[in-house]
Amino acid sequence: MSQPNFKEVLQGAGFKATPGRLALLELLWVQDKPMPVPMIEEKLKRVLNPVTLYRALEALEAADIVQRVDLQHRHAHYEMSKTHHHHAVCTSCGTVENIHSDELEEMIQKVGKKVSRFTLSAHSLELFGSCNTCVTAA
Amino acid sequence: MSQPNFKEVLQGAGFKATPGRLALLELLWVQDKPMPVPMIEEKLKRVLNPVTLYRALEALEAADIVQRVDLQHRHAHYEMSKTHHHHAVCTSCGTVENIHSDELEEMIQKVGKKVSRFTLSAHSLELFGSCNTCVTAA
DNA sequence: TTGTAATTGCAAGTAATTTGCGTTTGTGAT
DNA sequence: ATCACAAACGCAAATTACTTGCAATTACAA
Repeated sequence: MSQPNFKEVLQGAGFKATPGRLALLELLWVQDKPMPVPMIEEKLKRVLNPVTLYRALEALEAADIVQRVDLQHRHAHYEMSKTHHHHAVCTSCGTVENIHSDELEEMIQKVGKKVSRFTLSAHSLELFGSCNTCVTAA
Repeated sequence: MSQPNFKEVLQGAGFKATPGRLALLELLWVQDKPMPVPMIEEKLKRVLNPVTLYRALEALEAADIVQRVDLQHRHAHYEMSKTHHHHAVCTSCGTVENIHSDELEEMIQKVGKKVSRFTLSAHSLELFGSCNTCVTAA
């Protein structure tokens, strides 16, 4: 997928296309992995103050332009909302691989339907383990 | 399953059976759902100071007596370590249902094996949606 | 009963995130 | 172009969740 026009994305959702927000979307796009908020903060400190960053993430998440991801760290991660997928996280170095499986998605929907008195609208699946590099190093 | 002898559980893992820890295990046992730390804190404030609670949770998690669960809230949740399972969380009222499916577990293992250069050791799956009560109320 | 390491609680500290508020800026209307 | 106004901004301060240092206490094995 080629890089979207972020100005249009923002305006289409009723937001102003400010330099900070454009830089944020650009950053999340090129990263293509969930990024911890403090890292985003560090990378964007020239264009966006932390408070504004938090407010932007909140607004953009509500508009489903970005997504919050919980990777069992002390801080939240965010990534662009693209096609639905999951993550394989190395618990020693923190590296993340995006993963996807249609079979798995079907199974999750099926399990969700079996839960009584419950309407499934979203789910999160994170795999935790060790990447090759860390296993070898240990 | 009937309530275990928590004193034995603690001592068996090399811990002292202190009143605070016994109360903590008792509470998590009867709750049978992931509990947010601040709520545990509130319920146990008579027997366990917050600092001690955090230290107890850390120690008991390392010994796999309790488990930390991330439910996309600002705070961690903990539950007793019993048979592996997942959760269906109502995003409006926070109610949690425990869920389990062998088929699903197999599928997750299978997907995990397909991730290159990665050894799967754990995973978390949370379903988010609305419980009947909240759908009706809305 | 007693020694000792495990556990505790207070006081203080830190990291992530939020709120209040006055100022600036993007954008649609003139 | 420029104006008007809500959206977005940034500073300062507050809050929440959680951690650390250390001296006092306590469970429990000997």
